[in-house]
Amino acid sequence: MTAQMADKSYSPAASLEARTAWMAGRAEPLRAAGTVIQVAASREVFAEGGDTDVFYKVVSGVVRCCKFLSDGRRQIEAFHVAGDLFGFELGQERLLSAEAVSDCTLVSYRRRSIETLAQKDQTISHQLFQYAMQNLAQAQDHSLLLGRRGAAEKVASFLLGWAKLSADKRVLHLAMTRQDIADYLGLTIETVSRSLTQFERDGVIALPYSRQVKILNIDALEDLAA
Amino acid sequence: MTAQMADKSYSPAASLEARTAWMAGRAEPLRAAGTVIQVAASREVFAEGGDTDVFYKVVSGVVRCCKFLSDGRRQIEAFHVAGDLFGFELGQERLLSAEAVSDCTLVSYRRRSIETLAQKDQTISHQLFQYAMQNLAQAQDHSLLLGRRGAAEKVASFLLGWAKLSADKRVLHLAMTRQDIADYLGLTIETVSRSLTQFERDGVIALPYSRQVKILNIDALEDLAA
DNA sequence: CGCTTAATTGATCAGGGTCAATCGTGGTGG
DNA sequence: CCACCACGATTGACCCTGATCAATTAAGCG
Repeated sequence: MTAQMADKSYSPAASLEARTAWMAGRAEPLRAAGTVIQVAASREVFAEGGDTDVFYKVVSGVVRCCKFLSDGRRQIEAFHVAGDLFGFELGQERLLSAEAVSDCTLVSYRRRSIETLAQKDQTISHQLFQYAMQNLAQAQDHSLLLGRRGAAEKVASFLLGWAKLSADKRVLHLAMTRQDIADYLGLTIETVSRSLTQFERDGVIALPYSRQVKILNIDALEDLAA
Repeated sequence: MTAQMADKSYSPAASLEARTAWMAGRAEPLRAAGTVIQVAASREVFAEGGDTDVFYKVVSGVVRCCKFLSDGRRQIEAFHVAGDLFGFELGQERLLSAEAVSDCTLVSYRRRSIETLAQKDQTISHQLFQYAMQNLAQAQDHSLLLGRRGAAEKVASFLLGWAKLSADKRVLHLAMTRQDIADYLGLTIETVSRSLTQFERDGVIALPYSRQVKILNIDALEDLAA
């Protein structure tokens, strides 16, 4: 099931991370040990219940990690962008599934190998710990969003959060569909759409294309995010 | 602000953890380094924005960790019971606040000391890593609950989750108020109350006292949790 | 150019929130 | 000992946000 369009050994120089030094530096010590793979948009990287023998780092593209209820309802836990680790789990079985939102270049690492390395190299275990704690902090923020914010607040928060991950903080390119956004925010596509058009009517954003958002009034957007 | 009713050096033998071997064993290597404190019900242990120089383990009682929005809306991220670590954070400022739900006995650890110990003792860093990953998994489950489940499903899930933490899986003693449950589930007290009385009418639970829940039909409850 | 999938928009509905009254319980003091 | 009070919980009436259902428009793509 794991979509692998290419599979070759990883040369550090091949990485084209255009992120901040902090971001880019986060997983440095892992670099040498991985294998590059390509995953086409909407292909599955791994599935809930699968084996946890490998984990990944995003080189380029966007990945969504999500959970499903038995009846198909989906909750997207996080979108991962260049520099992010994902898919590391302690148990034997995966608790999340991961899919490529856009065409992605990933590096995969064998968990056993990294854990062996981590025994010796404290920087590696430290990276993984940072990874866990950052994801935890993000998941907790997300809970606040899901549990206590209204629809407009959710959408505004999402735009601001995505802006922080974007190179250009004023013109956002949404890699994901409205359905993805809805499943991330615990809403429906219709409500996401209506919130966006409302923001547009209010002059807070512009929507030249459905996947492009220009932030016209960031203060107003921050107010909307409450 | 940090409520400390007692403060003496910690004797490992004093701990009365009545939990599973796995739970009790989780934080063993930390034992020697802590200081016991007592916190009265509804007192704050630490506040959002505070210093992260100490973290805690619950010896007895229940602690809630939560976040607030500027207008006072609250989201409880987790309830912590005997054996759980809480309050460990990487940054300088706390992202969560913590309060005693019931009278609590806690052990506090200086973060710096533990981090120094962790440099040498791999089991300690391993404990902390486990702590982070478990909390992460729990937070992600919580997101699914908050984002995609209906009111009755939320309440049913909560009861089942609390049952797993309780000694007697059939007769639950709720340490927390309806408001706490509501803020944990992203609901209101009224909706929590209505769901419980509905479960009672349906013969799924009994409510002899408002803080005591007898699970009469656990299969039905599991079905309700979807 | 036509087909398919994504997104928007509108009309209606319902789940859960809000407001308000009542009940229950436990603590306090006359 | 019991009346009173305070606080938590329950219950009811009503409302509103966001979901659902449905139709239309827009955007990719072979």
